[in-house]
Amino acid sequence: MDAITKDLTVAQAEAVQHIDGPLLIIAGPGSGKTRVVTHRIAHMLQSGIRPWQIAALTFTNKAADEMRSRVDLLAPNQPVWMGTFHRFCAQQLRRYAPMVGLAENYSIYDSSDSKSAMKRAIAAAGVSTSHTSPEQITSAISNAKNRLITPEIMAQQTGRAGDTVAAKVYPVYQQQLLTANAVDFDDLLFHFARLLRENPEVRSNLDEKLKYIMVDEYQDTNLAQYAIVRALSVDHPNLAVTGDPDQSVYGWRGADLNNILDFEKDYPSVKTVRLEQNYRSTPEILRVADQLIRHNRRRKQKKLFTDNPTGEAVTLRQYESGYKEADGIADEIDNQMIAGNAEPRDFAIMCRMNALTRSIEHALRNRGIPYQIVNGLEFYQRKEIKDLLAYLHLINNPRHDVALHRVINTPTRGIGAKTLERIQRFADDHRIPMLEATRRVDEIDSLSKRAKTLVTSFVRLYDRLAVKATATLEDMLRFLIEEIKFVAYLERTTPEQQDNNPIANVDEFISAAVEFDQMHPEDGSLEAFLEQVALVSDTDAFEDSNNRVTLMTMHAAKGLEFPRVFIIAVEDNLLPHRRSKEDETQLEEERRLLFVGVTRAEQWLQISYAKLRSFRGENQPAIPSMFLGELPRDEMQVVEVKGSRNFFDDAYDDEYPDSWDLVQEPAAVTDTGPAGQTEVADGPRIIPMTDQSAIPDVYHDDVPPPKKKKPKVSIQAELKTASDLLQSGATPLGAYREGSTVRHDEYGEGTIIALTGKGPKRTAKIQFEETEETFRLAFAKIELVER
DNA sequence: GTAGCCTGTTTTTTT
DNA sequence: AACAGGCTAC
Repeated sequence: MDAITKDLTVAQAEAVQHIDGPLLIIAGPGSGKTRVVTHRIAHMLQSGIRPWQIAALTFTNKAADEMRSRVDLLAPNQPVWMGTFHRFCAQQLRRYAPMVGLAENYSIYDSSDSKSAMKRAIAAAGVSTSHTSPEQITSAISNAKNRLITPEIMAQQTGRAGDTVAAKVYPVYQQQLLTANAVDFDDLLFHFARLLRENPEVRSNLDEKLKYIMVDEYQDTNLAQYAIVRALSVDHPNLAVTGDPDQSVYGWRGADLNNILDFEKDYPSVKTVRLEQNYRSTPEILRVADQLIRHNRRRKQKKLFTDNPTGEAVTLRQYESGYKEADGIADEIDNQMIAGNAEPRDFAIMCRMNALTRSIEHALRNRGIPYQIVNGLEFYQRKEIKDLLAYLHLINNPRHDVALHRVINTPTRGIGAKTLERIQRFADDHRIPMLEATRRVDEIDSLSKRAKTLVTSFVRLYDRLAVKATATLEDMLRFLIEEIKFVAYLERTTPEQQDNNPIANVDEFISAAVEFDQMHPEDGSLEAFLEQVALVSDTDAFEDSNNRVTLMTMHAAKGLEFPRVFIIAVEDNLLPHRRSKEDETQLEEERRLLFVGVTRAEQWLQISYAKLRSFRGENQPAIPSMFLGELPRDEMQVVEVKGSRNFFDDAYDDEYPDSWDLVQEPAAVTDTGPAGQTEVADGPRIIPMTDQSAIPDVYHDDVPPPKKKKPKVSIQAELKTASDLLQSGATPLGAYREGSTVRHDEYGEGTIIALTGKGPKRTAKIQFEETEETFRLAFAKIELVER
């Protein structure tokens, strides 16, 4: 036992000490997987393996950064390659670009670049999109690439009608990418996998160089990634993969669970280590996770257990509406912080889709609770930033057609759609990039004299900019902004809204460039900068150094952990998502997604759903998710809004009716009982939670529901908003004055020494005997002591 | 050719 | 609600 293995469990040490030969680590949530991986790298280095012989592949930059910093603690400054699959491929492709038909300075299209390229490819291919959509075509082509299917093969395959159209667009799109010297995200994997397959000497060289390959989240690999990893582990099959089939949530991106399930078949000599003990969560949380995931059929049974001390019961809470949910959660966070044992960074709020963070965001902002959204509006997706990036892209790669399209008339310089169309035609006819076509503008007869002049002056501008290609990013950017009068352009085109400030964003962008310059002082770093920007996601922007509440999707939350977690909007059509309900496989993936969410929590967890949810602008009745019926409700704290039905009563038999109209009029149910109730065909027997002995509370949907009563809420169900408290609170806030004496259950008597803020934000600084504390009056558990 | 208005649509998840 | 694409008035 040495320093590196001494704090490990037997199973963990077993994995860490395995160096040569294939290794499969099946690691449940919170089982110390990252610890094992990082310790293993340190152990390998200690055993004399050279750092450059090791490559560790992850799916996100954040995971790679985390790994890097933890390895650094054990073995500082070792040049072990750690990074994402996409970055790995991008770097390798730089070296071998010509072998796949690219130049070394190729560009990486982000999704919006691909989208516009795809639109043009669809137009150029001349296919009818009446029975399909650009999205479907994009997705079909993406799937093909993930499965290593070339345009030629796809054309031979007989598939669905939509795929036939996609098969026609695919070669055109691919040709356009090559002309533009560009790749999309899928191409990074696709090109590299083909490169390895078609060039045995390249493959064996890399296999020889990278003797030890590690793959994190192996359950999320698709066929292209699988092919890459396998190709690099032929002569030196020292492939170590970690993963958890129960956490596979990227099937929609082509991830193939068989890669991990069949790993033992691929490598019969594999050593398999199972890490099942959970060190993260309370038994209560783990139990919820376990009960839930048991409902998946296609799964290897696995026991999840922990020795962690007992904690609080997991809460399952119903809200009247999405807004109430947001308010309730914000209040709960406030309360838990005031109670003194939590701070903003302890909380995460997770949801199925980004759009759901909006109301939460609002509620948190109202209360002045600091928060960060992982994957909100992506910085590099903002218009003004994309504009500048497009110029940089075009400077780096003059063949970047998408960039040229964006840039040629931004700021507006009189080159309109017609002109552009004619240039495009010329470019297509001659199979040359757009910029090349603009240089030969004199040959384009259809253009007016005026148009030719304008285009020529754009070309001159471009040439002035291109001179700066080797300058520092900062110089280049400042020169560019000045040259195109970008600030003036933004000023005259930005409406009077305060919300987004494009000029500030431009400044922030310059700062990012300056920072990059400092980190890459040597060569012209433009290409590296653009690659970096293309391959970072905002998931990576998550900073745990900030003391903020984190809002994120469950996808983005994978690999993270938080002391206190809220999972919101666990409702039918949201989770499971509408589009995932058709087949069992997708449904199980949705269940795994919730499983991932649940297992992020360390000490405290609330799962919630609402009766009403606003979606695309309007309020719609929401139906609780079927997954909620799969949780161990009798071990949880279940809080429902009074007057609502109890979905999880014994009568609830796993299958919910197709038309669950019942819930759509929640106000219909009163606590007076059976008024207006009739039977609903096929509906489950519904019993209000407040009175389980009542006559089944069902009614016919064409009987007008009883007039809405002010919904009464059981005491524990009541989630007071600040204004509720202000209106109904025992002590009016105005009664608190500086100098007032108050009593607090925990701190005893104290004196108010300062008062600030208004309404719900009214805050008092109170000097107690022992300490000085600051409370929001609306929430604080204090009472005024009359003197 | 451009700006601004209007209308119809909406992949959820991410490298 | 947010946005892209189309249309109209300048």
